[in-house]
Amino acid sequence: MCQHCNYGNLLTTAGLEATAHRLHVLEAIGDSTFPLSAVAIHQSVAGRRAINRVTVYRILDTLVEHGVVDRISTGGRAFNYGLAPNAHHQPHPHFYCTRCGRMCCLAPESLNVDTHPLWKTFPGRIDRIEVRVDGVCKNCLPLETQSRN
Amino acid sequence: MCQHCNYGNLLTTAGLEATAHRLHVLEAIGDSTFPLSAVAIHQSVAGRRAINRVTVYRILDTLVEHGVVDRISTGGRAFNYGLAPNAHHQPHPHFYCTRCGRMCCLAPESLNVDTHPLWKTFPGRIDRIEVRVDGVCKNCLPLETQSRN
DNA sequence: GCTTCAAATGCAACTTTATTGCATGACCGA
DNA sequence: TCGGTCATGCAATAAAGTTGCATTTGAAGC
Repeated sequence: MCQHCNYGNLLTTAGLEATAHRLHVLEAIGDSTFPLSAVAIHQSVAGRRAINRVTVYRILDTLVEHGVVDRISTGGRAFNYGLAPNAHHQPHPHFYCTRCGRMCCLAPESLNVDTHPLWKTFPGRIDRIEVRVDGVCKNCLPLETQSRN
Repeated sequence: MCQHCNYGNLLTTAGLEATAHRLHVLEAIGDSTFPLSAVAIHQSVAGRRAINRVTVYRILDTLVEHGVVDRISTGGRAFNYGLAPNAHHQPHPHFYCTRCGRMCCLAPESLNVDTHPLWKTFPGRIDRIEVRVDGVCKNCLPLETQSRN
């Protein structure tokens, strides 16, 4: 739950019309402590008010394009979505459990990434850096050990 | 082109039968200086000898499972594949151009990632860390600037 | 050299996730 | 009140990967 972000402001600051659907999508993402899949976002928003899943995809695309939301790769085929770094949120790595498919946020300082050499040497334009840790979460570890025996 | 890797050895060391198709897939990946999509791998191998695209996917799955090849997320929906870190290859970040879709390898030292804090604190199991830089490559930058004007 | 068997491969079909095309609705400004 | 633009709904489509089943291939044993 982010209590610092005013989602309406985030939208208008990004030059976007703050429609009800958009607000609900942003709230679903912002109120979650971990990135969500498009399906989970759709389920969350649809629980409050009917919305077409195509609309969810369109809204997510728009929010990503305008830098309000980050589209995060998982080890699978679906993307997850989280609030993009802003004044209240630092960029941070994510952990993706290859067993249960859940993704969580890692503290920024848990993986120190020094990007200075890259900025000095890279001839193109850098837009964002995604750091993802794949493994097995602590909930799945016991099951993982079990299934190997 | 990696001249240090004996692909047949890589396969047998991983406990896999070194079939002709698997060798060709591994050669396609190992001979490339950048990660390849499944389609590109299929095209490369099919240029030498007919192979079904389902077989390419199956071989890639097997190679990933056995730690011979890395499945790398792109910003898009397709995965790219590169040799997994081994005695001759350090783990390294990748750059993905959001304009042309090409991915290239970055020098390990261009992005220093300090994972010590994570290893100390993370309660689950860490299998791999993927670092991807998204942006616009130097070839696309002029076009990108043009299309904005 | 033949037989057997298990794994690899081919093929058609399917699934998952996301996207597109077109129509309609909603809202705002004149 | 009307017109226009953007947002949204719906059906259909596309891209990428997976599954089920049959066949092929290659190695081992006799």
